[in-house]
Amino acid sequence: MILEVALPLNINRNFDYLSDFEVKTGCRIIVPFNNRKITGFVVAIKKKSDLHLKKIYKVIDSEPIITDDIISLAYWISKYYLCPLGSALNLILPKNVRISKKVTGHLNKHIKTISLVTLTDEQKNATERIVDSIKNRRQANFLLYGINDSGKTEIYIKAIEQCINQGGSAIYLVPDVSLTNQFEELLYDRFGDKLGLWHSNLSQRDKSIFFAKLKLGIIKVVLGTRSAIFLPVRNPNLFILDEEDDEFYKNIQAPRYHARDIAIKRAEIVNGVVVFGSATPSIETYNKVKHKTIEILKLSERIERRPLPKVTVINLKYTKRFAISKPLQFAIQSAILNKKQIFLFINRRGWATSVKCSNCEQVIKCPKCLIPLIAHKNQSVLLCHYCGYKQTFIKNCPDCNGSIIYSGYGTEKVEEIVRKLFPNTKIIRMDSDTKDTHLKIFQTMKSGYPCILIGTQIAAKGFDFSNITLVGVINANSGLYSADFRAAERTFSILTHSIGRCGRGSSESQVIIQADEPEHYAIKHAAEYDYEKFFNHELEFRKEFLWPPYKKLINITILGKKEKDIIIESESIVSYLKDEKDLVILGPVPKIVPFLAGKHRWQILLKVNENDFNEIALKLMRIMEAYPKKGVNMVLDVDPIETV
DNA sequence: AGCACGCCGACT
DNA sequence: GTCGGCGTGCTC
Repeated sequence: MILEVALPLNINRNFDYLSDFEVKTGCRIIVPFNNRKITGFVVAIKKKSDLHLKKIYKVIDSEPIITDDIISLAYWISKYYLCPLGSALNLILPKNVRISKKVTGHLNKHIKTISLVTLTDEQKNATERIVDSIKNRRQANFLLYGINDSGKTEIYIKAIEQCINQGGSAIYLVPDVSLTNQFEELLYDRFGDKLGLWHSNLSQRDKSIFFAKLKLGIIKVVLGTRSAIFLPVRNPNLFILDEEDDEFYKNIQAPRYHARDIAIKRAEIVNGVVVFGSATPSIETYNKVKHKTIEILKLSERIERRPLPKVTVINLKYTKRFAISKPLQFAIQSAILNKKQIFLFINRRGWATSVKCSNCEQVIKCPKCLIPLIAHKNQSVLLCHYCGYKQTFIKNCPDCNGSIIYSGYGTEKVEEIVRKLFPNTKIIRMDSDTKDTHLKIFQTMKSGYPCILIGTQIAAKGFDFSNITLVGVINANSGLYSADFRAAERTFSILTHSIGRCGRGSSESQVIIQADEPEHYAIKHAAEYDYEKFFNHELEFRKEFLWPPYKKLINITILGKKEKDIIIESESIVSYLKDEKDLVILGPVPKIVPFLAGKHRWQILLKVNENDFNEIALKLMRIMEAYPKKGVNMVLDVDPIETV
């Protein structure tokens, strides 16, 4: 028989082979290729082929390891994200995964079949809508739009139960590995051995056991990070993305897929149901709600009708010299007296976020990537947050010998200030520099011991500590100075998450937001708990400046050793594209990190009409074929998450 | 992606 | 003379 085989190579084409053995599509085989042996997937069985073909060496799987829906998904990924089919297939079956012969960890755990939680009317209605679609095998996309603590998880579980009862499988995604650990216990109680855990930190052995269980049909629910969306579960029928607006769902290496869009596509292929959950939906998703391609299910009540914390915004203009304004200081004091916990959110790690010469005003930058360095006092270094470059503290400017000024607040400096203000209180700092102690921090916070937690996004997302009654945001504007068009969306989301850290217990709670510019709509609407108003304002901005969802973005990066070469190359790419009507071309300009790992980096940002996407994509594919060429390479990012 | 083939510089 | 640099092209 003649087999069409997809190979995990950087070639955008399949190859045909002869086989003496019976093989099914979706199986892996080993084939000769250019004097090498490589493993490929059979994607089709053919009647004839023009060329004289080589014979395959070996069949690895007797039964298909990937299903047809995944093969069509791989074709779509390759076409949409402009990457070779081979690399799309690599996503689907990670390299070197062998399927274990033995299955371990079969514990026959007792499963709680009856939920003890009483659902609110809103929860009941949402559950009904989702379960109905699963029952009737009606393709549907839902947004479970609920404030923090509104009981989304219980609805996910009900949907999964329905899916399994019908002989289907569910994939449940969370943004990162630490969250899989948090949900694992909860889901294991309900689904026992039917639950499988999948993320990139699993060992080779864990992965092979996972695949063996999948193949035997033991696993019916997968809890995992973004790559789990591709897993070849049996009869996939339900795809859940919790915190759908989280940027971890976008793969930052090629193929640069977004798990949210993959979920929608895969559900479309298998006629399944998608459930997104968020308290702060992405603009893209909420826009789809407005255009009725996603049905919204609202959960507006908090569990046990806990009151929302009172939010106060303080203008930093009048308290400029203090990281902690007087009202925040008093609030901390009073919370400490009441033996409560306090969370202070600050967006930057390190001590001083600005290192500058007082004389010539130059900012001290990383010699490797030209990004401003951040001072870290604990390690006494100036650190580059992009590439990890380190150098010792300096007192004088390397160029003019003027004295260096260290300013701006990072977590370390806020910690220092708070320690001075509250010398007798337990103070904990949590950011990516304190990674090793996260579990300990978690336990302390869970115990309810009175303390002040100072942290970055890592602390602001996800954790549920009931004794926090005060949240302080050091400067809500800090994220808004970025040139990226998503700055406001990110700020609204992180503020809402920070606010959500308190008021989870029975006591009254409050939030104090300090801001340079308190009238900014992202801050104002976050403080008012008004997503709808924020969305409408943000949509106006996106419309006026032609950002998504009004235009699709494709980011082209041109990189190479000689800056002159990449400028010439960038300009020739622009000249290929400049006659396309309705195409907005921004650049070429140097990227915000203009030099990294020995290479200069420039970018061209395209704003494309939805309807023209296929045509432009085709044109870009043709341009791509010429790369890499003498010292210059070109990288494409469809729907980039960052545009600077 | 890899690997071969091929055409130019600098070296035991 | 040849060893090896990496530009170009091909792989069922």
